[in-house]
Amino acid sequence: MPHPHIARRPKRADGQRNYDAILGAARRAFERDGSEASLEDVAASAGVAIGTLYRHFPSRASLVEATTRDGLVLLVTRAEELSAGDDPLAALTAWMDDAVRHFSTFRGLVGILTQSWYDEGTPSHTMCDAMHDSGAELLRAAQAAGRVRADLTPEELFDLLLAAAWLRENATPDRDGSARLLTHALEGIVL
Amino acid sequence: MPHPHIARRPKRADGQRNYDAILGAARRAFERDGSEASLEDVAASAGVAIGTLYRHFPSRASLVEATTRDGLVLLVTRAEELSAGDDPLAALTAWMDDAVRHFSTFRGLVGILTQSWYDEGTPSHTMCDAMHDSGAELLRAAQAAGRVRADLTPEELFDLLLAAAWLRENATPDRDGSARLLTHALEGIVL
DNA sequence: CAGCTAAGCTGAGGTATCCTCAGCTTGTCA
DNA sequence: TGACAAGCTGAGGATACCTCAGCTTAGCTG
Repeated sequence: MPHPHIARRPKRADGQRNYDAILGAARRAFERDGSEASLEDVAASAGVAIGTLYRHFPSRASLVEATTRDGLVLLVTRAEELSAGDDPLAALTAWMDDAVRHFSTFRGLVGILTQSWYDEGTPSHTMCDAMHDSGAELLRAAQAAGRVRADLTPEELFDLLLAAAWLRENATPDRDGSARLLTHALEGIVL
Repeated sequence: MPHPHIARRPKRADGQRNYDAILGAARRAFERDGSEASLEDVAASAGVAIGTLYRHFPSRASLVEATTRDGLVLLVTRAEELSAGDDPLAALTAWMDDAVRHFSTFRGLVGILTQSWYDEGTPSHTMCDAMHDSGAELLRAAQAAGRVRADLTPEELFDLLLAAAWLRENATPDRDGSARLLTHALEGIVL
């Protein structure tokens, strides 16, 4: 199995400069055009030749993932903070909220993260895994406190997370149904 | 406002033949490669020049929508059938199930239908609207029977539908969480 | 059945984006 | 200061998009 490429900060000073410039340009481009933004544009905005972009990020997915890595880390630490509180259900829902927001920072992100999710050996699979564990832990706590039905699996929780993020990503700003979706899943619809 | 193009069956016999051949080829291609399948491939499979494809379907969306129009119509009639039964809640959930299946017949479909949804004046906006009404009617009936919380709006129901379809579309066949998502939204998670 | 005409078809070609790689430039370290 | 590997460049082949000028033909009309 060829080792999956994980973009890491290069050693030489000029390499780092370019790496950062590309990442910045990519963030701006993705936020504007979604994850399908032109990579040649990104390279140009970063003031770098297209080959340099591909040197640092051999695939579109690796670039997308690099732009969101910080956010994933943040979610892990956030989970730790939240689990220190004394209301496990509130902690869980607050975290889900943050996660949904992060997973929908630009169009197309959820789809890519979902792939990383399922496909072992994707650039940010490890990171996703860590985040998965954080969420699962919050869920376990809420279940232990008897606040959440015991038969809910982490997978089901994450499906809910992904679905809500997709909804948010595809909504017009004024018409974001993700919060409602979460509420309904939590409280139920049937009387 | 330029009138939105609605692909309709052309008049001449050769035109109809080609229209149908393209539609068939497109169905096969979309099912295999998702909604981003190469239109040049589609044209080739249909035994037709690329210009002919564009003559009949001026945009990718119009082709995608044409391939699924029948299904949408089916959903409308299905709603009528179901509403004849005597269990409004069962009718609603059965219909949601069908709708989710239809909306996820190939990768990328939900996204396109969601656009048609929001953007007035899209090829199949009218059809979507009809379907929307069918679903809303089923919902109203279930609410009237006191089986569904009265504050649930049709929009929220459709968000749930879209989200579930997206989940199904993006899952590996063995890992389809859409049914669970629906169940959870219906029954709730919190104890 | 011949002739006309508009509906319909064709496919070359301009544009955009992807991604690679051979060769050049430059940071770093001794 | 010299050597060399890390890094950069950008031309170019491949693919797909979409258009449009010119050709073909279905179907009508007398």
